[in-house]
Amino acid sequence: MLNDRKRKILQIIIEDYIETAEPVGSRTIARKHNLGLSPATIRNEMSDLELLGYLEQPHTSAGRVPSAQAYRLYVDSMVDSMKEEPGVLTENDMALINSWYKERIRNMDDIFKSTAKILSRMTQNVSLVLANKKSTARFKYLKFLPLSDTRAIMCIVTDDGAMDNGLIDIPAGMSSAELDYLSGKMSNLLEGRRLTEINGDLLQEVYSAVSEDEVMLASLKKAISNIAAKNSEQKVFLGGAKQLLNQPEFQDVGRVKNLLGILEEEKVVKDILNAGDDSGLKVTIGSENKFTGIKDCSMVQATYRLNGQIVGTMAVLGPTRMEYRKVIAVMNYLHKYLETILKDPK
Amino acid sequence: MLNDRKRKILQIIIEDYIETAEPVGSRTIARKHNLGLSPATIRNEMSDLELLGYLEQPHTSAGRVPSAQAYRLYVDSMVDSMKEEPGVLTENDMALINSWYKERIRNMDDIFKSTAKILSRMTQNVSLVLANKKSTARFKYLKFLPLSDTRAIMCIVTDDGAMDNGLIDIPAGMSSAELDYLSGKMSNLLEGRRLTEINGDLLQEVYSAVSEDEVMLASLKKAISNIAAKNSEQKVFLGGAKQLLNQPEFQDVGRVKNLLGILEEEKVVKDILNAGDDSGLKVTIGSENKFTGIKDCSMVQATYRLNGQIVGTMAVLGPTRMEYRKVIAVMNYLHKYLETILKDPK
DNA sequence: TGTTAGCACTCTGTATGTGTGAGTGCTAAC
DNA sequence: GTTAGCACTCACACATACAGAGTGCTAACA
Repeated sequence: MLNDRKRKILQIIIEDYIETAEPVGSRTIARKHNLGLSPATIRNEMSDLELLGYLEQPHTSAGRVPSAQAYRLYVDSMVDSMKEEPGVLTENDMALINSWYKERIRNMDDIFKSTAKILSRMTQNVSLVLANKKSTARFKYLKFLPLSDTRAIMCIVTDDGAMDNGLIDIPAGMSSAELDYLSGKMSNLLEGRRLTEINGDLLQEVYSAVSEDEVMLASLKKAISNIAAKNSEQKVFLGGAKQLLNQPEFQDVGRVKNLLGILEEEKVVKDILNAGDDSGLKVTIGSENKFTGIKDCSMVQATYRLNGQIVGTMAVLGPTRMEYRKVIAVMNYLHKYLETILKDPK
Repeated sequence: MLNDRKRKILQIIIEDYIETAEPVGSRTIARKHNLGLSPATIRNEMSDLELLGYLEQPHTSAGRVPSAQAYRLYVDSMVDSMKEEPGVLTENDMALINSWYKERIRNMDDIFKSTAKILSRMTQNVSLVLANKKSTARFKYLKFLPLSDTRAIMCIVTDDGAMDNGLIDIPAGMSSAELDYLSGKMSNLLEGRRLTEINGDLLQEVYSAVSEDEVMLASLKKAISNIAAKNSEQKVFLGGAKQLLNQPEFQDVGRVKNLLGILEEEKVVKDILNAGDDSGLKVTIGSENKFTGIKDCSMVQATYRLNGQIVGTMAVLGPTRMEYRKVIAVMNYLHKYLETILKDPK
């Protein structure tokens, strides 16, 4: 519905505004870009674009600023074409990312932490990374490791090779052999269950088949529910709140406070990240955001998976005047990179 | 060296300035406080106080502002008298703190997290909490839990009842009994050692007494060094960066950026917190801080211990114009409260 | 000798006015 | 359909004026 010339002019305005954060005027466009058009003509086109809802005027005699609708068009026309190309990422950028990861990966947490840092550094915006915990893991077996006369450590091994443990009370005088017998029996009865299934009732049932000690049962229940809770917990990693302050739209302290308040509430951040559906890359612009407090921001979000299962979500949050091109390029690259790493964490 | 009247006037100026963040003038003092003195007299005293280094003038015709030296005097005379009293904490405050902790303690991390949150909420400043890991724990025994034909989980139990684990490769076809034999032998040889002592060489020595498989040895080394690293790692919890923006001294975005930059660098925060000696409550005012970037801030810091050993450090960081009285009261209270909780984490 | 009233002086913050520059919309000519 | 010209608008920068709060100094007072 937009002819080529309008489209071209709109793109110039968007990119100019993204770069300078200043309203763009017709003269500026004519001067900077060799369109073969006079400012007056451009003015007419801009007037049309404003009527169509793509441009806004802060006040009568300022240049014009892209509307959310304009960004939407801009992003949509870009995302598809960028699916397979590295986009604007330079070799240098990619090398930087690679080495960054290489240096500091010791465990999963490090991966997420590094991702948050890289994202914010490369995009000059706030980054949010949500790590899901594998709540679908299945119980494999458990083992008691004696600690003292009345205490032992319960180790639970799941089928994904992970391990959790908790402290439990045992009847005084119980021998190591007895503990092994107990754990063997219980393991048999629980094998294959999801951790989340193993609630108090099931545990009671299984336990009463092998022992009667109430104290031990109670501590078992507590330890396992703790482990289950820990396993279904999501963890949030943030990066680059500082970068925000470099953006002209956040020179206003009130706005910074607002956003910082949101970022500090872990629960809110989780809600925001969980709200994104899980279909590849998603860009939410301005008031498209459902959460009050970030309605004047844009967010680019991607979900990464391992064997079809969602492992986490990463997002970049910043002003609507965001370098979408760069952000999307970085996200695409990280997305691929992460799914490779996660598949084989060496 | 200061007579009572000077001392009194200085205190009034400090507290007034802490409350209003505005330079305090002689008239204001005379009006607000019934000292029985005219502004002129107060002016004379203030002039003296300035000469003595306790007051500063932003410019000729402004009121006066306390110097770092003044805060020093103020804090010193306060800390001692507050050791045993609840200070300015209301019953309400204390009840709030208690319930806050009660609600969300599941593990150690939660304790630290809550502490950071409470500190920042109650003091309206940034809070930093450093959690030490027990690096002095001694090895008790280890155990291998088979996972697959070629992999097992190594569990290490230490004398403080904690447990760590890591994934290791085992020779294909090794039986469970063989693994038990191996772990029993190694446990005997390593018992009583500090985790940090168990380096590659020692491990090689111990291991070669029981087996020859190189692959397993390599993965053992790696797993144990990972565990040792994790155990000596310190963890940082922050809270209330948002609160800073409520302080008039942080209306300047540049200053916020500066501080935020520091807080985002985990390493720097660790350095700052580790620098504090371990003697109870410590207040560092302005340029007393050795770290560039917080030289215009004050910090109140306390170290908490369990059985004589340092478990962590908590601190409140804010402008030199800080509500020392309140901050110190909160810290004192939390300090006592935490040491109780830590002793018996129920 | 310590305290105070009076006064001139200084400096900041706010309000007000003016000029400049960038931008627009409209009209008329090409 | 495009463009030159022109009047108009508005934000911003700058200067000037002014009120308010505070100071230091001096001289008078108890």
